[in-house]
Amino acid sequence: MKPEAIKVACSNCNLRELCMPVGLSEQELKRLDDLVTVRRKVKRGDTLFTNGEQFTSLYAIRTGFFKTSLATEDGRDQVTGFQMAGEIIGLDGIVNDQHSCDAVALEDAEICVIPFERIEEIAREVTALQHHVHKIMSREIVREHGVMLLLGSMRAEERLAAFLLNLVQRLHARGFSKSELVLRMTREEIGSFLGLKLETVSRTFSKFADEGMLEVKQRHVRILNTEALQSLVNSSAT
Amino acid sequence: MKPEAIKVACSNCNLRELCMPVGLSEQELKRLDDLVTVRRKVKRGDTLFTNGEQFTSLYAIRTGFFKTSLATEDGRDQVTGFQMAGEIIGLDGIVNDQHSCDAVALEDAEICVIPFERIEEIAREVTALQHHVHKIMSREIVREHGVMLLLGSMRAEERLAAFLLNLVQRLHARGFSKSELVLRMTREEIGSFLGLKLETVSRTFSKFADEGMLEVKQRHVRILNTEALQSLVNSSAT
DNA sequence: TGCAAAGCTTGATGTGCATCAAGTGAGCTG
DNA sequence: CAGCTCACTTGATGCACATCAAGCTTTGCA
Repeated sequence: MKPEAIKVACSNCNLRELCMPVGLSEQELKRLDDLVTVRRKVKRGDTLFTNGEQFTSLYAIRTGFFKTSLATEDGRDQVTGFQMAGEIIGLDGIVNDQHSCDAVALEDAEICVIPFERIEEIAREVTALQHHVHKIMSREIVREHGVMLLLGSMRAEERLAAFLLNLVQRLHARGFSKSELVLRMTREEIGSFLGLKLETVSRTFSKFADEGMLEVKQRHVRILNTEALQSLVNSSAT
Repeated sequence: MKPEAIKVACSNCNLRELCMPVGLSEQELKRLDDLVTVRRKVKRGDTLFTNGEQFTSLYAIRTGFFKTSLATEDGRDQVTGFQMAGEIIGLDGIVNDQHSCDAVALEDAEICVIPFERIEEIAREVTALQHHVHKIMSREIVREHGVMLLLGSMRAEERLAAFLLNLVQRLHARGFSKSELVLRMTREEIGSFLGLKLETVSRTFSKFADEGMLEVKQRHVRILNTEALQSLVNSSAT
């Protein structure tokens, strides 16, 4: 692992407003630069951390795409989320000082390693960072509430529609198209996340395409009718 | 609302080790006592907070039992969790300064109001509290991962078994029986939490009773065979 | 470049849970 | 304590999604 030539610094990172607090003073910004010591590259298919591994750091995704998943001894496997640039992963490890899920890169990625001890140290001095950490964790809790709603009360079409809308919305916030996206995960991984089998995911894609709501070519998806997808999500039968 | 006669103080609360950090110095303990200013009673059926309401405080449950649930305009309703004495609720409100779910008392309850600003203030000085807050939030994230696994990959029997085992385990940690419990929620609320209909919950209770694993009399449940329940949870077909 | 493996699609069939429906028991209230 | 309501149980039926299976496409490696 070669040392990075470019200086690792949050203050001039173009993703800063996604993963770090905004509106800091010059001085506070400098403190923030002490947070990240190392950048790491993770190849597609490699794990960033695994269940049971000692927790030391949170990770900010600079480039690439991850999934987090929970595997049980008896062979169950649940994808708990997909994460993209600017998002923070590893929060699950704080409670027991060890990670409780696996994080796997779905494409070659680069991440910033943020030692959690350092976060706590600086958060004591920079209240904006303290707020930020709390908000990030709360956001994750709220996100998971949404997933519980999806898994607990939606039908297959509604789940896939909600999933796609969530993805494009996040991609759009990163400057990508509102209507076109490339899926980084397999049908099986989508299915695992949505509580469906891969065949059902595939069929539902085909159905959406037949109805003119999507254009689907393997992992390339173009959304032709956002409103239709949206109204699917918002209109439960029960 | 009559003023409380007894002094509100974490330092001599018998639930402290459940909801507050342990191993504090005398001085730190005193700082903690500034956290809680008010206790509040909540009658059965009343809400502690509701979706959209301004967030100001976290709440520590002293007595009683709550559910948190997410309702959407289109009539979906998902119970996201059940909370008992010693547990903290309201974490969902931090990210947007307003609550994003409803908290309803399922039996008469008493809660400690902990202004979040005060938590942040004291956490900057008392690192044990800072750690504690982070761990509580992380624990909630991990708990929700478990629920996602349940909703995404378990069958009805597995879900109910996991639910019951989780409940008794938490009750046991509070000094109650390992094998006997009184459900504070309806079949419908259990169903909502588990992603099942109330009829399915009822049938599954009956099935467990027929098989000699449980004794069920309305909301009184006695677990006769913990191992059988456990092995149900641990043995997926797929 | 050619072959194997992985990922995806589509069809046929099966099943677990939802839905619809009716009846029972417990708890509350006038 | 009579009568109502709410929670629960149980049965009959239906459907959404899982499962099983076969063939196709893309990717990656020798």
